[in-house]
Amino acid sequence: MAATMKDVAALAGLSIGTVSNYFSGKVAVSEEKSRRIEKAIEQLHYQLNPVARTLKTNQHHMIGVLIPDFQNVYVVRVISYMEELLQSRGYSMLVVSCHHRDEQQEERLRYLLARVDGILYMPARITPSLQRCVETIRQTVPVVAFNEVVEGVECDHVLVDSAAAVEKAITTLIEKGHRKIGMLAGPREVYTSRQRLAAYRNAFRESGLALDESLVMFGDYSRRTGVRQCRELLEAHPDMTALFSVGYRMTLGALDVLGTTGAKDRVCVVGYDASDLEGIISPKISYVYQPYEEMARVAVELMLRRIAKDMDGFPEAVELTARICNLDALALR
Amino acid sequence: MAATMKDVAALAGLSIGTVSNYFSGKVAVSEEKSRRIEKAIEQLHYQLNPVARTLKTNQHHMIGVLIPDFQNVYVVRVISYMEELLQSRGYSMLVVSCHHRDEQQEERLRYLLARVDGILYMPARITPSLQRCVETIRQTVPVVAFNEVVEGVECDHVLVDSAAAVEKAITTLIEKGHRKIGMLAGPREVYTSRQRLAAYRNAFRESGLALDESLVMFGDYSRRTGVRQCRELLEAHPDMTALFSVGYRMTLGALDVLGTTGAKDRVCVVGYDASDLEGIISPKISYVYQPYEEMARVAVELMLRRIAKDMDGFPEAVELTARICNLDALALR
DNA sequence: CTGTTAGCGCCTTCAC
DNA sequence: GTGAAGGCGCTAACAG
Repeated sequence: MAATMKDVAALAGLSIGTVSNYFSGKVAVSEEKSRRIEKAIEQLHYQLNPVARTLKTNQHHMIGVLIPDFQNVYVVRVISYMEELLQSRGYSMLVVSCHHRDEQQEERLRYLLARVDGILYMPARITPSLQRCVETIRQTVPVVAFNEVVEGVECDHVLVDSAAAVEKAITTLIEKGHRKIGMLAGPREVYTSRQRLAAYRNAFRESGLALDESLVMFGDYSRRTGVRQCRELLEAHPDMTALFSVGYRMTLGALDVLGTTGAKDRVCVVGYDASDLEGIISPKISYVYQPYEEMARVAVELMLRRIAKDMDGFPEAVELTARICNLDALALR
Repeated sequence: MAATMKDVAALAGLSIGTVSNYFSGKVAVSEEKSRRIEKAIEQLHYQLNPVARTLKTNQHHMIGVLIPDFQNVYVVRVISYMEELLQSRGYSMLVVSCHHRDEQQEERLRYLLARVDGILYMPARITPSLQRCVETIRQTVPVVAFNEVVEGVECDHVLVDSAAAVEKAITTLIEKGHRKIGMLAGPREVYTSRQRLAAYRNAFRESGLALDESLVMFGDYSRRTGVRQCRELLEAHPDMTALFSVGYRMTLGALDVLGTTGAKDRVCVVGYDASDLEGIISPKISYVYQPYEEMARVAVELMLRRIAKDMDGFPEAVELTARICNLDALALR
């Protein structure tokens, strides 16, 4: 059994209240007694019990993070930074994933509710019931949604302006003479996905070109889907000259198909989050580089502000910008 | 303020003890009073306070996971499965990373100590002080080390038999006529890394071939290092025909260099954890596919057994086997 | 079966 | 500056 504050007090010949004061630092403790306390702590290897403290203060020093899955490089990069930042601020990160079972989000959120000081939430598919759930939860603990919108709920959001990046890429493609540009989109129901798709359509509209809707495929971010959709696209549009993919694993699937069908050399690829592939596949791939670290930083800072009861600007909607890399690889081949 | 058990009891016109019994299920509660309790719970949106419960029972229903970083696909795959398994068993996962700062391991372990029922630990560089730390900690909570050995400490281990996979790959290369086989190894100080390197040397010895030590490079698993080391190898050994890399990011770096120097077509590559690249780079890459899911399952099961005070076979050292894929891509080119 | 009670380890007044 | 005492919300005897 680990030592308690009582043990420390006894060993130091003091009362438990004084030892508590020593730790909190709010009430001064005399030099001499401090020494005695320190000696006792050392001897007993005493460590404050964070659970007991939480019960009393109602502060967990823990932030919950709910993500749709761990397969996604984007997610992992972001939570990695989050963990680092939180740690440096004295918080730890309780990650839970719904592992693609979107209907589990509510249960997971409620699970976190009783265990953390705030929830960083990357939404998957939103249902009315989930909306109510988030709405209820955010009345007890701050919720900061990231990467994706919880439609219809008043809570802080940190988003990436995907539209700008997508539009830039598609417009560039069009300028360089591409006309048949395939689109591997995300699921229809997800806000971010719709936003990216809207940007794709918009780029065509602005360029005064007609858009062939059969070039758009809706996916689920898996590699397998990437394979299937890309294959279908190539069959329906053998003259496709470029392909935009909004998720890393779908991009991997598409690259696989392009390679095996020999279409690789005549189809330009732009993929989200594909920086790992930079330099290792040819022809060179273009990709959208998202502000992973900034996303984490902004979300964590906002969360800590909310926890500190600073409600300035609530509900905030911060929008970060993504960079698009290797635009020069988009020439018609 | 959230409702407490007292509120529920009051609203249901019962004592708090009865409500507690209702939740624990250990003592039966009459049909009728159960109804009343359920109604009160609903009205108040009551939820058990896990913190108070922990204070009393000393069970956190939380497992700590300490990893060296999140950059590694291996790590992420394993913890993803761990999270899923733990969740299904009613536990959550508190992940902390030392973000490559090996000296932080002790602090992180101690941090977890007071907050979890057990620690799943993927060790980085071990020091004598860290050994003592782990030894102390495991007297309070079960520690299961995975992927890497905590030398000199009596604790459960779940490992991957890297030696077999490496030896198989190198032997195959030798059989197919390769003689100059570069090796991008991990850090010298790490057990797993030494084990893989030993297997590499062993394969040469068994084949009765002399080994040129200048073909071995020690790295830190980063892409940058992969680039640097691969470049050096190519300079020192322009006639190198194969390259073995023990980490995914190092492999990416190596592939980058092989591509830009044009050596790609004459150097066979075998990389750890590189399954993502299957089908998207040419020539085809061979890779070691580790038992990610099994690793997670075995470690979690062992942990739960230990938590349940089942000390059978302690200290256990489970060794899983890795598969090597695409051996056919190793022909001398 | 139900209610009462004594803590779990700590924080926080409030006297002294 | 220090100590005593009452709780934070829950569990686990125990008495009835």
